[in-house]
Amino acid sequence: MVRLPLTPAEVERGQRLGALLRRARGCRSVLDVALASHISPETLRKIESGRVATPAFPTIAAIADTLGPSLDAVWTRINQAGRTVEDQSVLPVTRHPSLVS
Amino acid sequence: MVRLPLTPAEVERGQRLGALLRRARGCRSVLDVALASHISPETLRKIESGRVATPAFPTIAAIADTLGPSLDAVWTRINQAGRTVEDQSVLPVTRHPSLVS
DNA sequence: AACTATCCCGGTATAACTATACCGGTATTG
DNA sequence: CAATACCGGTATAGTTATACCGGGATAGTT
Repeated sequence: MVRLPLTPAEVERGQRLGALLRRARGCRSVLDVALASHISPETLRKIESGRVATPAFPTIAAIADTLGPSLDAVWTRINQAGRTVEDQSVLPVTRHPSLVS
Repeated sequence: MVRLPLTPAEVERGQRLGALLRRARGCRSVLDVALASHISPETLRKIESGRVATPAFPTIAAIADTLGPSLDAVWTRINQAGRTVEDQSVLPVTRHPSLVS
């Protein structure tokens, strides 16, 4: 047997990852964060929109380096299926009022 | 253009990642750690041998959860190109230090 | 020694998936 | 209107995750 297709749980976790990173980006532009993370803006947008469920470890690590949150915090939060990402603050201090709807 | 081939630097970082995880596994068997991490032993062996340079984020996170070291420690250490992995202690574990909020 | 049972490793194969690029569309702002 | 930013779809080469095979090394048994 070859690689198994992504399970619905993995897809949903990918969507939580995307939403978390989108929130952590705040008011910065996709292009800015992508260039700082040495990845393409297309890749960042795909991850944020949840269309890439299981991105590469270096890719997520580079984005986390740019945006601030620790990798362990990211991993822990995207595995909390019950809670939504909205009521979880990744950055302890820096909040982005433009996103607080 | 499409996806770029892995650079030599990425390949070497993948080899450091594999060596680090192999050391963290210690005397435990590949099968034991793979089952505990919910991945196939083939995948774990490939990552440890450095033949998979950029594994998926959930894969590495699951292995780190099983073996102990924090993801941030892993990411930091495999980016220190100068030092070998041998003289770096991965354990003891600091469990999610940013989650104390 | 020979046999057995685990490990671990390298090679091969393949479907699933990622990372990247381009295009068109929408919304906002100057 | 023009410029900027974001988003969804499409396309594709590169890469991963998985499985199978065979071999070497090690340790325990008869």
